[in-house]
Amino acid sequence: MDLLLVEDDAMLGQAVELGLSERQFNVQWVRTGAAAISESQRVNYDVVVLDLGLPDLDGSRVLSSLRKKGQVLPVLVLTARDDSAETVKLLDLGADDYMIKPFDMNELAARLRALVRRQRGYATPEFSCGPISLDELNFQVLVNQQPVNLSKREFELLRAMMAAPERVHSRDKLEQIVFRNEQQVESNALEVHVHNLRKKLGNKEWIQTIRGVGYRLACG
Amino acid sequence: MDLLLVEDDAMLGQAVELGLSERQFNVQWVRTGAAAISESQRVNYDVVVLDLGLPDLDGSRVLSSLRKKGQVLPVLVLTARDDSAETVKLLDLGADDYMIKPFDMNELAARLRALVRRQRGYATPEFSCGPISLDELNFQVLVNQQPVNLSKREFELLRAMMAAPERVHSRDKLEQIVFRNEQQVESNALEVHVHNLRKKLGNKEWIQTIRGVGYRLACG
DNA sequence: ACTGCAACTTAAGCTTTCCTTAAGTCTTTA
DNA sequence: TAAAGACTTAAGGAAAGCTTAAGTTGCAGT
Repeated sequence: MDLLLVEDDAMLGQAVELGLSERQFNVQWVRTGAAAISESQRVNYDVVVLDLGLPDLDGSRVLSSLRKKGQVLPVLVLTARDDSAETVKLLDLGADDYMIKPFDMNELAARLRALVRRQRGYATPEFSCGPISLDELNFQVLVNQQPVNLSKREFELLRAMMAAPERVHSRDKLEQIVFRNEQQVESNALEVHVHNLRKKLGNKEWIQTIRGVGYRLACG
Repeated sequence: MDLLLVEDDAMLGQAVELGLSERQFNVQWVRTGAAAISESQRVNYDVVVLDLGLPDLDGSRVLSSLRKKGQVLPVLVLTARDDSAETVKLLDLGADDYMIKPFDMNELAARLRALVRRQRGYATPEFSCGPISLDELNFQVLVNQQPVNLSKREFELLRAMMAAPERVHSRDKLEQIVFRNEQQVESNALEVHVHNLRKKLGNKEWIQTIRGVGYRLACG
């Protein structure tokens, strides 16, 4: 799987390159937006990881250049916690996914594989965890083959956790994901969504609470 | 592994430099906050050890300067026993770990390695000691492959001891770690936590009491 | 634009878990 | 064997999370 990594920070770049190589991605790493654009014209990549805050070009310029070729190349954006305005702009511009730094390498790899599979039009469920499977493309969740109707927030919550099951997802991170740029929520909205999600999934054990920290998805 | 040590005290600096060098870290030692900032821009370090109480800049200034580049460089703060307010501030600002002076060099090295591994997104860093393994990132403890549910205090206690097994941890130090900045405890809370921890681990021998001094973790 | 429905947020009260304290017991050491 | 230190247990209270319900928002269909 050919991947183009656009990252100016040496340390992070190295970490991502190594981490993804170990996970069977064929990584090409460039440091600048300009290089990304020319590189993407030279080779047909399966997917792009684009860090915001490049020195030469801003992310949206890079993204629209990538898109200009008429390509439907999936792009995942790496973003700092407080870059939400820029992130939203990029998603509007057609980025396919994003992750907030610092992130978990397994989760990044899972999401990238999902993007590529989606791109190739496979119908297979993209994430699964025990009896739960989540089809990102069709916005559908099955539990034991039975469809379950989730709202948007519930879906995003589950999706975030299914990208890395068995791991703890901090309240903080989940709030970032679920509420994106919307005004900071200082209430228990997250808890309410978790509650509703548990109810709809039909098994309260699957989403474990790590007191003072966050939640973990643990199924079978 | 490239490490930036920010320490103004000559004696302590020398000790840390030597201790970490012996343990395969490549140490660069600077004495001032200003030097730390410029040095971190010159070279890409894997991790930073930052002492509070620098003569020129306060720790939080240094830390936010380090972070400003959007770097996710892990930072461990060295702190005096009575600096808890400042310590909390730094952790809020994004420091990744801290240790109270005086500290044990093996433990410092263990924590630094864990930070770097975590940063690189490898399999989550684990401390292990005999049949006990502790996954710091996922707040999970296994004893003989079986998960054990610990409260936050119990977890911190075990974590502190597992960073340096077979070594005596003074009551004093453990209290600092477990109770952080919270109002000084003048009772036997530590003993109660140790007791509960022993019970949950299922083997009372693993945490040995060193009468008049503290505790030692000794497993297999 | 209006209406109705679904989803979302907020707030309040409830439940659970956890922490500290304190008192009594046991163990070690001088 | 007395004194000091450590252990055990239980109770009260605090913190975190859960649940429910009401009010608001936003969207779809008319």
